[in-house]
Amino acid sequence: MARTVLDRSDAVRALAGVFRKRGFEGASLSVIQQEAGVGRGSLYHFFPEGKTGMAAAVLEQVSDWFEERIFTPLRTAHDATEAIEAMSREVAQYFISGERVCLFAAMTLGEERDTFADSVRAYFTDWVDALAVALRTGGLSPQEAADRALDAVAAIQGGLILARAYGDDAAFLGIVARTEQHLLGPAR
Amino acid sequence: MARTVLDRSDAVRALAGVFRKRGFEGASLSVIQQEAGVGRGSLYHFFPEGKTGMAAAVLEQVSDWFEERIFTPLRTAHDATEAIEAMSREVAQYFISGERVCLFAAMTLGEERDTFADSVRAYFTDWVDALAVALRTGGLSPQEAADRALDAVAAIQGGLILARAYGDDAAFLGIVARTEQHLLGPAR
DNA sequence: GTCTATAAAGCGATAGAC
DNA sequence: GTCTATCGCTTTATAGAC
Repeated sequence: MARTVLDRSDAVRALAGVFRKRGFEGASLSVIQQEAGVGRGSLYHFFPEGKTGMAAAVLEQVSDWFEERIFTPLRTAHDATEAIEAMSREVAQYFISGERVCLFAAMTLGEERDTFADSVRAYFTDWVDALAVALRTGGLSPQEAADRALDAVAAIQGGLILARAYGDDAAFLGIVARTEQHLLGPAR
Repeated sequence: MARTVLDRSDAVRALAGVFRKRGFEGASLSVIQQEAGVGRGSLYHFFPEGKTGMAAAVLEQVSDWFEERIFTPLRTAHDATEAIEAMSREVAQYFISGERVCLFAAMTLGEERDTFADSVRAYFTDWVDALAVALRTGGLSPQEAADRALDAVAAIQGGLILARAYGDDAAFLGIVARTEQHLLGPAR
């Protein structure tokens, strides 16, 4: 009988995959046990708050990833164009290799909506605000930067829905590419 | 004891509200019974296929609504500008008065993804294609029309996610307005 | 067409051995 | 830190009276 000893971050990584694939309510403890290869005992040892704690840990890990790879680079960029191109690249790769699911967006539907409402709002405002900072660095007015940032995040999120609906990434990649062009386009 | 006799379309309407508010898996039979005011007996009388049949009926009703109010007008428009303005108006009103949820988009997440994959794909391709027809009528090239149509549907869907995340409609309405401007903008 | 009672299965969570 | 057995509850679905 195989018996593997994990640490918490291994468990979080495995959980993220299951939640993305099955959704929060679709990922039952039995399913998690099988697909993530983490037993009930370990799960409740690492996450005493139960399934809600598991979701919170996964969301926090996603949030940290975006903060490090997307938001901070956007906020601190000297070259706005380069930072925005990097965002497109990173985001496309991240979502395509992650079942085309944004877990924060998924949390705006379903039962645990209220539980995670604050962190969901923070994720999206952080993204939009960081992108707006980069656009202002690139010479756009505050209003134009805020509008384009909001539109871009919406386009990416909507693109993910279409990617799942169509069962392929072509439409999503086209949307990301044109969104980048729109972000980098001349001020009006 | 109040006892109300309904027909099937009354039940479908009531179900749609519950599914939008609680999600498919969040809407348990007990919840549906209470919030929709339709008893278990009636539910299984109208929908012998059970909960899956209830969801299918709701999706079909939504699909019919879009076909009549959005897709057909776009396809048959003589004045493309007018048809696109009408789409913006109708769509904004529809989603704001419907918990900011697109049930077809919701079906791209969760357990019953596969069950409704075909009708979900059809909904989005019908929308994108109908919008592209209107844009070609308005003088755009087929490629430009297809791209703008796809971007617009993605923007609206992403806008709904942001509306739910922010808990208000301002961002969504801004996105819809700017999407309309982009659709009506000059050919490049 | 609607009601209530109930069956069978699955759920999240816990206890206690190892 | 991991395991298994089990509790108590809810789930979808059905049966049968009205």
